[in-house]
Amino acid sequence: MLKIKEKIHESGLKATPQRIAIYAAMQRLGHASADMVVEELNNVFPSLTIATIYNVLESFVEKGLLVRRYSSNNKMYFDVNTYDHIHFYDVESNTHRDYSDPELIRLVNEYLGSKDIPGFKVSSVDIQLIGQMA
Amino acid sequence: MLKIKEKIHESGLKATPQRIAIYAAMQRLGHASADMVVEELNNVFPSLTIATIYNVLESFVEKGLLVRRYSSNNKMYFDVNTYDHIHFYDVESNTHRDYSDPELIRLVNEYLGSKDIPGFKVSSVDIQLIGQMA
DNA sequence: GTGATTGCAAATTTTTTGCAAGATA
DNA sequence: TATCTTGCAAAAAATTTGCAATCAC
Repeated sequence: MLKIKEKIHESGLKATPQRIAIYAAMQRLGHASADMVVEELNNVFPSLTIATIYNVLESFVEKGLLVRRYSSNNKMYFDVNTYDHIHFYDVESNTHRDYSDPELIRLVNEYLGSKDIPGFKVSSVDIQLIGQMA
Repeated sequence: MLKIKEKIHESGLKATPQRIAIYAAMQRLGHASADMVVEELNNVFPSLTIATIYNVLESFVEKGLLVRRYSSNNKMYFDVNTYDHIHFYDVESNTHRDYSDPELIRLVNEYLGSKDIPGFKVSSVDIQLIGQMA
């Protein structure tokens, strides 16, 4: 758990027990919404309320410890993996799954690098494979 | 407006004035959330309530007249263009913009076609360029 | 000690639901 | 006419906010 404490500290946030627990939960869950984190932690850390979870997740995003994910339902999802990767998005269950394919990312970035997209300042490319768990 | 009426009818839904107005609003807006449709129509069609808008948008998605879009805030967005295309997503304003690039789509589909993704049944590929309006 | 953070409660925003009245095919 | 659809109101779901008490550095 030392690593988490350091990670949070390095980001400029105070390493409170709540933040450490939330980050650890995100590591276990990978991709999660606020209520999934509550559920994951309410046995271990029952004092943690949904409001705090939202505040902590938001501050983690601001500091780059998490990234937001894109969904088609009305919920916000967060991803503990901040490196460049592809997602599989199950529209039935609204779940996200990592799909590591550096070659595809390289392919797309190479293609886009050669293009000039007028009016846009592209900061990242998000590729989601939409479908269902087979 | 004849075309819209036909389109709705062909999908198996009754072509009510409300549905025609909502579809027309979506055509003007391109990508929109329910409240954007309300705002677009509340001068022309003030009796339309948000509940009806949600019901209509949802039934349009079921019938394939609209597709859902992916966002990182807590709102549902809809897209009137159901053909395969790429999006630019502005994370500041949560707005979507079409970016037509058939070559990139072909490139990605070709690459994925050659891959076997175990455990997934991929129905579509969603590519979003994340960034800000320049 | 001091400023940042948490927890609580309440408010806001977004989406869904139940049902009676009305409209479409 | 029979069924589908709308509009209203209320409920549910998801997120945000204000503030006093508490904690990390």
